[in-house]
Amino acid sequence: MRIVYAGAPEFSVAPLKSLTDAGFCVVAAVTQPDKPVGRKAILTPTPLKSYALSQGIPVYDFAKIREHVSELLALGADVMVTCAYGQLLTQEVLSAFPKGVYNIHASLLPRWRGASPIQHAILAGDEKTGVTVMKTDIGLDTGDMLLCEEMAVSPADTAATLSEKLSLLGGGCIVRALKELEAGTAVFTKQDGARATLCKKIKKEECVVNFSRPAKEVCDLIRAMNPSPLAYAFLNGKLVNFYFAEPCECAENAEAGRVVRADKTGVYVAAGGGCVKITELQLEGGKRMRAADAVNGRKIAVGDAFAKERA
RNA sequence: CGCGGGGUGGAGCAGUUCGGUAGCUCGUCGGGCUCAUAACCCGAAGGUCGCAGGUUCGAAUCCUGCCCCCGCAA
Repeated sequence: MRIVYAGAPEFSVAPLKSLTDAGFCVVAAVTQPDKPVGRKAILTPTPLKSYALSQGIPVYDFAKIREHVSELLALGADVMVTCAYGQLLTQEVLSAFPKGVYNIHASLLPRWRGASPIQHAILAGDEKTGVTVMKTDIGLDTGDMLLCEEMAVSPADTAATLSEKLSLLGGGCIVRALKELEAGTAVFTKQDGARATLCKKIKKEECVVNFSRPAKEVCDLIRAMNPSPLAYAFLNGKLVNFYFAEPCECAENAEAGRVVRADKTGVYVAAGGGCVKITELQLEGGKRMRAADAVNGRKIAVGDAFAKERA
Protein backbone atom coordinates (compact mmCIF):
# COMPACT_ATOMS: atom_id res chain seq x y z
CA MET A 1 0.00 0.00 0.00
CA ARG A 2 1.45 3.30 -1.12
CA ILE A 3 0.79 6.18 1.25
CA VAL A 4 0.98 9.94 1.06
CA TYR A 5 1.26 11.46 4.53
CA ALA A 6 0.04 14.98 5.23
CA GLY A 7 0.82 16.77 8.48
CA ALA A 8 2.71 19.67 9.93
CA PRO A 9 3.28 20.07 13.69
CA GLU A 10 5.28 17.90 16.05
CA PHE A 11 2.12 15.94 16.74
CA SER A 12 2.15 14.58 13.21
CA VAL A 13 5.71 13.22 13.35
CA ALA A 14 5.24 10.12 15.52
CA PRO A 15 2.44 8.62 13.41
CA LEU A 16 4.56 8.95 10.29
CA LYS A 17 7.35 7.15 12.08
CA SER A 18 4.94 4.43 13.18
CA LEU A 19 3.84 3.90 9.61
CA THR A 20 7.34 3.53 8.23
CA ASP A 21 8.40 1.38 11.19
CA ALA A 22 5.42 -0.88 10.49
CA GLY A 23 6.69 -1.36 6.97
CA PHE A 24 4.21 0.82 5.12
CA CYS A 25 5.49 2.55 2.02
CA VAL A 26 5.23 6.29 2.49
CA VAL A 27 5.96 7.73 -0.92
CA ALA A 28 5.71 11.38 0.01
CA ALA A 29 4.97 13.80 2.81
CA VAL A 30 2.82 16.85 2.31
CA THR A 31 3.09 19.74 4.70
CA GLN A 32 2.63 23.48 5.11
CA PRO A 33 5.12 25.94 3.60
CA ASP A 34 8.00 27.13 5.77
CA LYS A 35 6.92 30.01 7.97
CA PRO A 36 8.77 32.93 9.50
CA VAL A 37 9.20 32.18 13.19
CA GLY A 38 10.25 34.30 16.13
CA ARG A 39 11.50 37.86 16.43
CA LYS A 40 13.96 37.43 13.62
CA ALA A 41 11.33 35.91 11.37
CA ILE A 42 13.60 33.03 10.45
CA LEU A 43 12.03 30.84 7.80
CA THR A 44 11.41 27.55 9.55
CA PRO A 45 10.21 24.26 8.08
CA THR A 46 7.45 22.35 9.86
CA PRO A 47 8.59 19.57 12.23
CA LEU A 48 7.08 17.06 9.83
CA LYS A 49 9.11 18.43 6.94
CA SER A 50 12.34 18.26 8.91
CA TYR A 51 11.65 14.70 9.96
CA ALA A 52 10.55 13.50 6.54
CA LEU A 53 13.61 14.96 4.87
CA SER A 54 15.87 13.35 7.46
CA GLN A 55 14.30 10.02 6.52
CA GLY A 56 14.73 10.61 2.81
CA ILE A 57 11.01 10.95 2.19
CA PRO A 58 10.13 13.46 -0.57
CA VAL A 59 8.30 16.50 0.79
CA TYR A 60 5.76 18.78 -0.86
CA ASP A 61 4.90 21.99 0.94
CA PHE A 62 1.94 23.27 -1.04
CA ALA A 63 0.46 26.58 0.02
CA LYS A 64 -2.85 25.24 -1.29
CA ILE A 65 -3.03 21.52 -1.80
CA ARG A 66 -6.22 21.86 -3.84
CA GLU A 67 -4.17 23.43 -6.64
CA HIS A 68 -1.81 20.48 -6.88
CA VAL A 69 -4.11 17.54 -7.54
CA SER A 70 -2.24 16.46 -10.66
CA GLU A 71 0.99 16.19 -8.68
CA LEU A 72 -0.78 14.11 -6.06
CA LEU A 73 -2.16 11.82 -8.74
CA ALA A 74 1.30 11.41 -10.20
CA LEU A 75 2.50 9.89 -6.93
CA GLY A 76 0.32 6.87 -7.63
CA ALA A 77 -0.60 6.39 -3.98
CA ASP A 78 -3.46 4.26 -2.72
CA VAL A 79 -4.33 6.31 0.33
CA MET A 80 -3.51 9.56 1.99
CA VAL A 81 -3.21 9.88 5.74
CA THR A 82 -3.68 13.30 7.25
CA CYS A 83 -2.74 14.37 10.75
CA ALA A 84 -3.06 17.95 11.90
CA TYR A 85 -2.32 19.02 8.35
CA GLY A 86 -4.09 22.32 8.65
CA GLN A 87 -5.62 22.60 5.19
CA LEU A 88 -9.12 21.69 4.14
CA LEU A 89 -9.30 19.15 1.35
CA THR A 90 -11.51 19.42 -1.68
CA GLN A 91 -13.37 16.60 -3.38
CA GLU A 92 -10.72 16.59 -6.12
CA VAL A 93 -8.01 15.95 -3.56
CA LEU A 94 -10.03 13.25 -1.83
CA SER A 95 -10.65 11.58 -5.17
CA ALA A 96 -6.97 11.45 -5.98
CA PHE A 97 -6.59 8.45 -3.68
CA PRO A 98 -8.34 5.25 -4.79
CA LYS A 99 -8.58 3.78 -1.32
CA GLY A 100 -9.46 7.00 0.39
CA VAL A 101 -8.10 9.60 2.75
CA TYR A 102 -7.88 8.94 6.48
CA ASN A 103 -7.40 11.40 9.28
CA ILE A 104 -5.84 10.96 12.68
CA HIS A 105 -7.67 13.24 15.07
CA ALA A 106 -6.71 13.89 18.69
CA SER A 107 -10.08 13.50 20.32
CA LEU A 108 -12.91 11.04 20.75
CA LEU A 109 -15.08 12.18 17.89
CA PRO A 110 -17.59 13.61 17.53
CA ARG A 111 -16.40 15.54 20.57
CA TRP A 112 -13.96 18.31 19.74
CA ARG A 113 -13.98 18.46 16.01
CA GLY A 114 -11.63 21.15 14.77
CA ALA A 115 -8.31 22.77 15.35
CA SER A 116 -7.54 22.46 19.04
CA PRO A 117 -9.01 19.22 20.43
CA ILE A 118 -6.27 18.57 22.95
CA GLN A 119 -6.45 22.00 24.55
CA HIS A 120 -10.22 21.88 24.68
CA ALA A 121 -10.31 18.47 26.32
CA ILE A 122 -8.22 19.81 29.19
CA LEU A 123 -10.00 23.15 29.24
CA ALA A 124 -13.35 21.44 29.57
CA GLY A 125 -12.05 19.21 32.33
CA ASP A 126 -12.62 16.03 30.32
CA GLU A 127 -11.49 13.00 32.27
CA LYS A 128 -10.72 11.05 29.18
CA THR A 129 -9.83 11.80 25.62
CA GLY A 130 -8.21 9.82 22.85
CA VAL A 131 -7.50 9.44 19.20
CA THR A 132 -9.91 8.74 16.39
CA VAL A 133 -9.07 7.51 12.91
CA MET A 134 -11.74 8.52 10.45
CA LYS A 135 -12.34 8.52 6.74
CA THR A 136 -11.94 12.09 5.66
CA ASP A 137 -14.83 13.73 3.86
CA ILE A 138 -15.57 17.27 2.82
CA GLY A 139 -16.67 18.39 6.27
CA LEU A 140 -14.47 19.36 9.18
CA ASP A 141 -13.74 16.12 11.03
CA THR A 142 -17.15 14.76 10.14
CA GLY A 143 -16.17 11.55 8.35
CA ASP A 144 -17.07 8.01 9.34
CA MET A 145 -14.97 6.60 12.15
CA LEU A 146 -12.80 3.55 11.61
CA LEU A 147 -11.46 3.16 15.10
CA CYS A 148 -10.66 5.09 18.20
CA GLU A 149 -8.68 4.60 21.35
CA GLU A 150 -9.27 6.23 24.72
CA MET A 151 -6.78 7.65 27.16
CA ALA A 152 -7.24 9.12 30.62
CA VAL A 153 -6.43 12.77 31.17
CA SER A 154 -4.25 13.07 34.24
CA PRO A 155 -4.42 16.14 36.50
CA ALA A 156 -0.70 16.42 35.82
CA ASP A 157 -1.21 16.58 32.07
CA THR A 158 -0.72 19.73 30.07
CA ALA A 159 -1.52 20.11 26.40
CA ALA A 160 2.18 19.46 25.89
CA THR A 161 2.32 16.10 27.64
CA LEU A 162 -1.08 15.00 26.41
CA SER A 163 -0.16 15.87 22.85
CA GLU A 164 2.95 13.76 23.09
CA LYS A 165 1.02 10.79 24.42
CA LEU A 166 -1.80 11.12 21.93
CA SER A 167 0.68 11.44 19.11
CA LEU A 168 2.18 8.06 20.02
CA LEU A 169 -1.27 6.59 20.46
CA GLY A 170 -2.22 7.98 17.06
CA GLY A 171 0.72 6.19 15.52
CA GLY A 172 -0.52 2.86 16.79
CA CYS A 173 -4.06 3.63 15.67
CA ILE A 174 -3.23 4.52 12.11
CA VAL A 175 -1.12 1.40 11.68
CA ARG A 176 -3.98 -0.73 12.97
CA ALA A 177 -6.47 1.13 10.80
CA LEU A 178 -4.51 0.66 7.62
CA LYS A 179 -3.96 -3.03 8.35
CA GLU A 180 -7.68 -3.49 8.80
CA LEU A 181 -8.22 -1.63 5.58
CA GLU A 182 -5.77 -3.87 3.72
CA ALA A 183 -7.35 -6.95 5.22
CA GLY A 184 -10.79 -5.72 4.27
CA THR A 185 -12.01 -6.00 7.85
CA ALA A 186 -12.44 -2.30 8.42
CA VAL A 187 -15.77 -1.25 9.85
CA PHE A 188 -16.95 2.32 9.63
CA THR A 189 -19.25 4.02 12.10
CA LYS A 190 -21.12 7.20 11.44
CA GLN A 191 -20.58 10.06 13.84
CA ASP A 192 -23.50 11.19 15.93
CA GLY A 193 -23.72 14.76 14.76
CA ALA A 194 -26.03 15.68 17.63
CA ARG A 195 -23.24 15.07 20.11
CA ALA A 196 -20.62 16.94 18.14
CA THR A 197 -18.69 19.84 19.62
CA LEU A 198 -16.50 22.16 17.66
CA CYS A 199 -13.31 23.84 18.74
CA LYS A 200 -11.60 26.70 17.02
CA LYS A 201 -8.02 27.77 17.11
CA ILE A 202 -7.28 29.41 20.46
CA LYS A 203 -6.47 33.09 20.62
CA LYS A 204 -4.18 34.69 23.17
CA GLU A 205 -7.04 36.85 24.46
CA GLU A 206 -8.82 33.72 25.61
CA CYS A 207 -5.85 32.83 27.76
CA VAL A 208 -5.99 35.59 30.31
CA VAL A 209 -6.52 34.08 33.74
CA ASN A 210 -9.55 35.21 35.66
CA PHE A 211 -8.75 34.33 39.24
CA SER A 212 -12.31 34.95 40.34
CA ARG A 213 -13.21 31.69 38.64
CA PRO A 214 -13.02 28.42 40.61
CA ALA A 215 -9.49 27.12 41.21
CA LYS A 216 -10.03 23.97 39.14
CA GLU A 217 -11.15 26.00 36.16
CA VAL A 218 -8.12 28.29 36.43
CA CYS A 219 -5.77 25.33 36.59
CA ASP A 220 -7.45 23.64 33.64
CA LEU A 221 -6.95 26.79 31.61
CA ILE A 222 -3.29 26.99 32.55
CA ARG A 223 -2.65 23.34 31.74
CA ALA A 224 -4.58 23.55 28.49
CA MET A 225 -2.56 26.49 27.21
CA ASN A 226 0.85 24.97 27.93
CA PRO A 227 3.03 25.02 25.85
CA SER A 228 1.20 27.46 23.63
CA PRO A 229 -0.21 30.08 23.64
CA LEU A 230 0.16 30.08 27.46
CA ALA A 231 -2.28 31.41 30.03
CA TYR A 232 -1.25 34.70 31.58
CA ALA A 233 -2.06 37.54 33.94
CA PHE A 234 -0.41 40.78 34.94
CA LEU A 235 1.61 41.36 38.08
CA ASN A 236 2.70 44.89 38.89
CA GLY A 237 2.17 45.89 35.29
CA LYS A 238 4.20 43.03 33.88
CA LEU A 239 2.93 40.04 32.02
CA VAL A 240 3.39 36.65 33.62
CA ASN A 241 2.85 33.43 31.70
CA PHE A 242 1.77 30.34 33.60
CA TYR A 243 2.97 26.87 32.71
CA PHE A 244 1.56 24.68 35.42
CA ALA A 245 -0.78 24.95 38.38
CA GLU A 246 -2.94 22.76 40.53
CA PRO A 247 -5.89 23.48 42.79
CA CYS A 248 -5.33 23.24 46.51
CA GLU A 249 -6.99 24.02 49.79
CA CYS A 250 -6.20 27.16 51.63
CA ALA A 251 -7.62 28.68 54.75
CA GLU A 252 -7.15 32.33 53.88
CA ASN A 253 -10.08 34.02 52.23
CA ALA A 254 -8.30 36.72 50.32
CA GLU A 255 -9.65 38.48 47.28
CA ALA A 256 -9.21 36.67 43.96
CA GLY A 257 -5.80 37.10 42.40
CA ARG A 258 -4.02 37.88 45.68
CA VAL A 259 -0.87 35.88 46.48
CA VAL A 260 -1.57 34.30 49.85
CA ARG A 261 1.52 32.20 50.14
CA ALA A 262 4.85 32.09 48.32
CA ASP A 263 7.59 29.67 49.21
CA LYS A 264 9.77 26.98 47.76
CA THR A 265 6.76 24.81 47.03
CA GLY A 266 5.16 27.37 44.76
CA VAL A 267 3.08 30.50 44.55
CA TYR A 268 -0.42 30.25 45.98
CA VAL A 269 -3.03 32.56 44.54
CA ALA A 270 -6.53 32.97 45.88
CA ALA A 271 -9.21 32.08 43.34
CA GLY A 272 -12.97 32.42 43.26
CA GLY A 273 -13.26 29.06 44.94
CA GLY A 274 -10.20 27.60 46.63
CA CYS A 275 -6.68 28.44 45.78
CA VAL A 276 -4.36 27.93 42.83
CA LYS A 277 -0.86 26.63 43.43
CA ILE A 278 1.37 27.80 40.60
CA THR A 279 4.55 25.81 40.25
CA GLU A 280 5.98 26.95 36.96
CA LEU A 281 5.82 30.35 35.28
CA GLN A 282 7.61 32.90 33.17
CA LEU A 283 7.97 36.60 33.82
CA GLU A 284 7.91 39.11 30.99
CA GLY A 285 11.34 39.21 29.42
CA GLY A 286 12.49 36.24 31.45
CA LYS A 287 12.86 32.56 30.97
CA ARG A 288 10.54 29.83 32.08
CA MET A 289 11.27 29.04 35.71
CA ARG A 290 9.98 27.26 38.76
CA ALA A 291 7.65 29.44 40.79
CA ALA A 292 9.92 28.84 43.77
CA ASP A 293 12.78 30.53 41.91
CA ALA A 294 10.65 33.56 41.17
CA VAL A 295 9.89 33.81 44.88
CA ASN A 296 13.52 33.34 45.71
CA GLY A 297 14.57 36.15 43.42
CA ARG A 298 11.90 38.31 45.08
CA LYS A 299 9.90 38.67 41.93
CA ILE A 300 6.74 37.53 43.64
CA ALA A 301 5.80 37.92 47.30
CA VAL A 302 2.81 37.41 49.53
CA GLY A 303 0.39 40.29 49.09
CA ASP A 304 1.05 40.79 45.39
CA ALA A 305 -2.02 40.62 43.21
CA PHE A 306 -2.50 39.28 39.72
CA ALA A 307 -4.73 41.30 37.44
CA LYS A 308 -6.41 40.79 34.09
CA GLU A 309 -5.21 44.14 32.80
CA ARG A 310 -1.71 45.52 32.50
CA ALA A 311 -2.64 48.79 34.19
C1' C B 1 15.79 48.45 10.60
C1' G B 2 8.52 46.39 14.50
C1' C B 3 8.45 47.43 20.44
C1' G B 4 10.78 45.95 24.89
C1' G B 5 13.46 43.03 28.95
C1' G B 6 17.96 40.38 30.05
C1' G B 7 23.06 37.74 30.17
C1' U B 8 26.94 38.12 37.72
C1' G B 9 29.16 30.63 41.55
C1' G B 10 24.18 24.83 40.18
C1' A B 11 19.09 28.15 40.41
C1' G B 12 16.59 33.05 40.97
C1' C B 13 18.41 37.94 41.79
C1' A B 14 21.19 42.63 43.96
C1' G B 15 25.29 45.59 42.82
C1' U B 16 26.16 49.28 37.20
C1' U B 17 23.54 56.32 38.21
C1' C B 18 28.60 58.66 41.78
C1' G B 19 34.89 52.85 38.89
C1' G B 20 38.41 50.51 43.97
C1' U B 21 39.05 42.77 42.21
C1' A B 22 31.64 40.49 44.40
C1' G B 23 26.76 40.14 47.79
C1' C B 24 21.67 38.05 48.97
C1' U B 25 18.18 34.02 48.94
C1' C B 26 17.87 28.97 47.49
C1' G B 27 20.39 24.52 46.29
C1' U B 28 24.75 21.27 47.14
C1' C B 29 28.37 18.99 50.70
C1' G B 30 29.82 18.28 56.02
C1' G B 31 28.20 18.77 61.16
C1' G B 32 24.33 19.81 65.02
C1' C B 33 19.21 19.92 67.03
C1' U B 34 14.65 16.98 66.64
C1' C B 35 10.19 11.40 67.23
C1' A B 36 10.48 13.92 62.69
C1' U B 37 10.60 17.65 58.72
C1' A B 38 10.09 21.18 52.88
C1' A B 39 11.65 23.80 60.00
C1' C B 40 15.95 25.62 62.79
C1' C B 41 21.51 26.27 64.13
C1' C B 42 26.96 25.93 62.73
C1' G B 43 30.57 25.34 58.90
C1' A B 44 32.43 24.49 53.73
C1' A B 45 32.99 24.18 48.59
C1' G B 46 31.72 26.79 44.24
C1' G B 47 32.18 32.89 40.07
C1' U B 48 37.86 34.58 33.93
C1' C B 49 30.70 39.27 36.52
C1' G B 50 28.18 36.67 27.89
C1' C B 51 32.70 37.57 24.27
C1' A B 52 36.51 40.93 22.26
C1' G B 53 38.86 45.49 22.23
C1' G B 54 39.45 50.54 24.53
C1' U B 55 39.84 54.43 28.66
C1' U B 56 42.16 54.09 33.66
C1' C B 57 46.91 53.24 38.75
C1' G B 58 42.48 50.20 38.99
C1' A B 59 36.36 48.14 35.27
C1' A B 60 30.76 43.72 36.85
C1' U B 61 30.52 49.14 36.83
C1' C B 62 32.56 54.03 31.60
C1' C B 63 33.24 53.77 25.72
C1' U B 64 33.11 50.68 21.00
C1' G B 65 31.96 46.22 18.35
C1' C B 66 29.97 41.27 18.51
C1' C B 67 27.33 36.79 20.32
C1' C B 68 23.29 34.61 22.93
C1' C B 69 18.42 34.24 25.68
C1' C B 70 13.41 35.89 26.52
C1' G B 71 8.20 38.73 26.60
C1' C B 72 4.85 41.35 23.07
C1' A B 73 3.71 41.94 18.04
C1' A B 74 3.72 39.48 13.27
